[in-house]
Amino acid sequence: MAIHKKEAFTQKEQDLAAFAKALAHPARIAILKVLAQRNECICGEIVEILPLAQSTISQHLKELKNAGLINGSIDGPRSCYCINWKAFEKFNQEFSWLFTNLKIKNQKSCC
Amino acid sequence: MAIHKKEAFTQKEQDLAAFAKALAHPARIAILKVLAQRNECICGEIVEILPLAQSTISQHLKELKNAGLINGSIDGPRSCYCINWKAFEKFNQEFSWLFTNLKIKNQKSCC
DNA sequence: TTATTTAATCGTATATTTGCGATATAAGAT
DNA sequence: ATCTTATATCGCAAATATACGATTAAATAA
Repeated sequence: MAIHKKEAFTQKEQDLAAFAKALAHPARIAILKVLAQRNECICGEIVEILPLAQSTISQHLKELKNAGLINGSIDGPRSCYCINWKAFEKFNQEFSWLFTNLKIKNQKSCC
Repeated sequence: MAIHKKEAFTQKEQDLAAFAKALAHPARIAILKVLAQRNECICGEIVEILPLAQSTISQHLKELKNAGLINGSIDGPRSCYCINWKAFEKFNQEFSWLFTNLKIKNQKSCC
C-alpha cells in the first residue's frame, strides 16, 4: 500500500477508527465480555476459555490495552486485567455522536 | 497467521467485529460523514473531497457496502451512495448492548 | 459510430494483522 | 539457589488490508 494516509484525516476520525479497530476482532470482543462478567481476570483464565494460544491472547490483551480499553496490573507472577469503563464511556459517546448526530439532517436512506 | 479462528466465536461476536472493522479506517469514517451531510453522494464527489485515488475510494465504498452500512445504486454512468440508517441503528444497539449491558454488574475498574 | 465520462475491477507493491511455538522474564515456592 | 508458574516477547509464516495506476465496462454525448 506504500503509505498509510491516516494523517490526512482529522484526529477525531483517527481516534474513532482506532477504537473501532480494537473491537474489530471477535476474539477481542469475547475477551471484553469475559472481563466484564468477571470484573477482573488474569490472562490464564482467558486462555482457558478462548480457543487461542497463550501468546495470541497476550497479544490481543496488549492491543486492547494500547487502545486504552482495558487496564492491566502486575500481580505477582500474574497479570490482572479489567475493563477501563471510563474509556468505554468516552468512545460510546463518540459513537453516538457518529450514529445520531450525523443523522439529524437526513432521516432516510436514498438509494 | 495460518488460519483465522473466527468460526470459534459466536455469530454476535463476529457480526459486531465485522461492523467495527468497517469503521476501522479514518477514510471510511470520513466517507460516512460526507454521505451523512449530503444525504446522497456519487463516488466522484467523495474523490474530490478526500485525498485518495478514485480506485481507493471505490474500494472503501465497496467495503462499507459489503458491511451493509451504505446502499449504492447505479445512476447512469454514476453510482449513487447513501447511508443505510437502518443497519446503523441496528449496530448502534449492538454496541449499546456491549457498552451498557455488560456494565450492569460491575461498575468500576479494578486494576 | 465514436468519443467522453464515471466508476468498478485488475494487478501489483507494501504494510499490517493474526496466529503459534519457542524463548525470556519475573515472581513465588521448595 | 533451583524449580515452578504465569505472562510477555521474539521470530516466523500466512492472510488481509491499503493504496495506486492501468484497464475495463457501461451509459451518455457528439
